[in-house]
Amino acid sequence: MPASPAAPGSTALGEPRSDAGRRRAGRPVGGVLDKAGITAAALKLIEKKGYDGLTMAALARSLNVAPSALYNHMESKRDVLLLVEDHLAALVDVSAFGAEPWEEAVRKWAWSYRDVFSRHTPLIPVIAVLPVTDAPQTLAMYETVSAGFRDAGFPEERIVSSIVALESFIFGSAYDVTAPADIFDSGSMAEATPSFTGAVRSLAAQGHERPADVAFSLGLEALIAGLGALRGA
Amino acid sequence: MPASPAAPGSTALGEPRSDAGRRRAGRPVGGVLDKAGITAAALKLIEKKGYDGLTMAALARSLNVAPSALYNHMESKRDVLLLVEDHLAALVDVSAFGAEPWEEAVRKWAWSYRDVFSRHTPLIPVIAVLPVTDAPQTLAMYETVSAGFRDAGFPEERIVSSIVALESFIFGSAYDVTAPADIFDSGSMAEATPSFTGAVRSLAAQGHERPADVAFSLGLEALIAGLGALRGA
DNA sequence: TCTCGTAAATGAATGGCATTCATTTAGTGG
DNA sequence: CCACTAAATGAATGCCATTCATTTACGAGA
Repeated sequence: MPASPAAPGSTALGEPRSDAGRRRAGRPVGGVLDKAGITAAALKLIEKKGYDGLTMAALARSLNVAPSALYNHMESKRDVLLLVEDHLAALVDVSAFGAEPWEEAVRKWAWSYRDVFSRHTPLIPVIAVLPVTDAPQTLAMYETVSAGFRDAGFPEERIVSSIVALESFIFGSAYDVTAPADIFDSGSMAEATPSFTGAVRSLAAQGHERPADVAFSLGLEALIAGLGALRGA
Repeated sequence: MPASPAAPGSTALGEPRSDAGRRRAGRPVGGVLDKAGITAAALKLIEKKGYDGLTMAALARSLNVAPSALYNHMESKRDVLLLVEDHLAALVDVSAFGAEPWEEAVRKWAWSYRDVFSRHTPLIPVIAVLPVTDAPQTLAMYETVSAGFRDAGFPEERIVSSIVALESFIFGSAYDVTAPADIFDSGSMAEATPSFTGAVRSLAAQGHERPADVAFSLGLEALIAGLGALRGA
């Protein structure tokens, strides 16, 4: 474990090569550029500037290092995204599996999963195609969830498909959270689309603060009920 | 229903024909650079080179035009993607609404929707945040589907949320189709994740040709059953 | 104590990208 | 025939990820 948490301040790299006198500075400061350090810097950058601000140059700058230095530790920017993804996977709440009934455990897991990634939707295309081998925390999440399904009485050959179905719904719903409020405004086509326009108005009249939550709850409860019926079959 | 199958494809697309002496002089060739022409060229490019090959430069080249010329017709590359998205929306099969029972109509719509966009996953982040105003064919799809839900007895204020829930599942599942076969290979962590590894093996032993279809079917049937129960409530 | 191998950092390319802009072109309506 | 305007041009601009030859500094072995 090389990484001490922060301890970055002292270094001030970027020494000119000549001037051999004060060589204190250029040395490999323990662990700022290891995976934990890169992940932490990337997360801080994302938080402050969003995913558009997450460039290799900006990441390097936040680590007081030249952009090319990052490539001694990562093969590509995708690796940085993987690191971030795996970090986030550890934030998903799986604690209810083994402690509460299956339905409630799935419910808590799904809401938590959606909430975490709704703030990181640019990662979704990455996750969806990500071999779990490269993401230990993500794999750990799957293990806990799988065990929960098995213990709830799911036939083994249906467990993965059920989880995938839930995950697909969760990823799609994460996008939904970020959609603008007026996404369903049919504008000038309103008269040409009476059923849809009416349905949109009728939903709006309900005055929900977060319409995305209504759809998510509706779909999630349907999935829990439908998938739950597979137990013991 | 405005959902006519194809766009007004009247204009001959940007075939590489004008190679004759008129290198100079961008005379306004009638309609090659209108929305239909741009859409057709973009689709052809995507088909041949994938979304990585869809650059403004390549698109312009396939239309025998300078890249900057595109900006007389579109504000940004995003507009090109919107055009493509809306074209694809017209390919989604909504014909069963009004002709078959609600369950079967939803089933056909959902499979078709997923199949179309599983070949165009880079559009998903665009669609998910796309105001429908800018996409008439997409809006037409929503109108048909909404009418189908209304006629099936759904309370008006639940229609949009139900569609959104289904769509979220569809988008997530579209990614799933593109995932590599070995995505769940837990590699060196296999012994540390017995439940998950066992579940993966057990699914693999079933020998499904398209595992993504199993998960999609499972989730879709659960959603149809769960959402269907809202009718008349 | 010296020397050398190596891991890690440097900065200067490279090539690709979307987008902008001043300018030019060619049809069209008066 | 002229003026207006829509549309095309190509030469920037600025940003980006990534590569590479070179340099630096530490530590292991002599």
